[in-house]
Amino acid sequence: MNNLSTLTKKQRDVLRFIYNEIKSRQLPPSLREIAAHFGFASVGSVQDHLQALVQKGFLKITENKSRAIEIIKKNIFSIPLIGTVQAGMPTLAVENIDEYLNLDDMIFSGVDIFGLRVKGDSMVDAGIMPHDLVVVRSQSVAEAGEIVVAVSGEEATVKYLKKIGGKYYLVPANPKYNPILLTSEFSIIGIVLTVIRKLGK
Amino acid sequence: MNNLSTLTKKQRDVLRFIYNEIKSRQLPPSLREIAAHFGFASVGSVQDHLQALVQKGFLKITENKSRAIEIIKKNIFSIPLIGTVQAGMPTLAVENIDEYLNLDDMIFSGVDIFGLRVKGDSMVDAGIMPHDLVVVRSQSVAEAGEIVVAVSGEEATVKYLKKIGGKYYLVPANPKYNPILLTSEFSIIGIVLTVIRKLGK
DNA sequence: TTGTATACTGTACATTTGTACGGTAGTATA
DNA sequence: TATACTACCGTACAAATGTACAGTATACAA
Repeated sequence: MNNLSTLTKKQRDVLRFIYNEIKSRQLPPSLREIAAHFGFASVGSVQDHLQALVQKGFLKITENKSRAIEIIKKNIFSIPLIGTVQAGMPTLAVENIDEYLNLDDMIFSGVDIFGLRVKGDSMVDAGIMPHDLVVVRSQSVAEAGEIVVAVSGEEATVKYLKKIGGKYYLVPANPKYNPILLTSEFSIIGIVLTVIRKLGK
Repeated sequence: MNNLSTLTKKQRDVLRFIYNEIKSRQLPPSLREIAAHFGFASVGSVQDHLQALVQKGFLKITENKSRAIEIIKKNIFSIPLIGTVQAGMPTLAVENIDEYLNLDDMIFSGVDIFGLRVKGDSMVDAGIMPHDLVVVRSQSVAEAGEIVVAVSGEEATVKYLKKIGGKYYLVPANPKYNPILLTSEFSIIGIVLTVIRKLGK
């Protein structure tokens, strides 16, 4: 699967510029606008970069149409939405993606973001209900107090990370369940940034 | 404040087409593409419509730039975000808007959508926490079981609508609070479609 | 060494596109 | 009746834009 690392720095800059223009002005740039932004004296330079970006699968350009530069989001921009929290993380990234959730900000920040469908009621007291969608930022460390996604084997769960008596625990926000001591068999894969729930028709 | 009713049907159609093109293809249409879509034999027809849409405040067009048609969203597309639920609805729509929340879908459906910042803990058991953002569809009727926004005087609250013994009640999802009989002093102004909570930095 | 990718300059040309006119017709409003 | 707005057609032109081709230079891998 494509990712930004196959691009040179310059190509990434050009892609970022195109992306920003589309986002902020709702209007893809013309070749000469791109050239002007980077200080190129020639449109040929832009042509080269665009050709590379097309070839590497990041752009689609329609012939003979002004500004018809399309960013192929699947390869870079989208947040893979995993079916349920149960899905084991190691396999998630590649196969279990069944939907795409677009969060257009924080894209070129370099961080990895993904969505997760919550299963189970272990976090209801924190307002995270079954079937809610949580947006998760991938990171292997977290601070006490944050809501984290932790994986053990094939199982992933959403819990509070808390420090009790010098030790770290995964704490459910539901008195029905007990805190779990954070051992080496768990790995924290990210923290919850946003909770989204759809109710209406 | 502008709204779609100041437009003729044709102008609305043109605006909708432009909007859809931008949304679906990320590329505003050229004049001739618009003409082709509507079967106009002349670009002059398109010029007339665009001129009207600009004059009425729905579009902004940059001169001498291809496809530089910008939709002025404030006037049509955005969801006004009200500061807190406490704000009385009658005044909300005009003055108390302090932010705009973009939900790009369901725009031309004609329904009115707005965002509301939740204050208070009366719905925590339904996973709606203080400071959550709820997206509300304006409607004056609702069905039992739905989460509604009800206004009484200057006060607005989010509650379950339930039918108990033939009568309707506004029911908090928190045992700390009691159900409220739905009398004529309340009016239901909408139902909650989505709950959004931002956690991460 | 040869080939290939990157990263540019420069020029010429065809197409796309926006713009500026002028004209016709229907309808609603003053 | 006059005026204005809507809703089209048609034409001509200049500017914006995409495209094609040729060239230079560097770095890196086969």
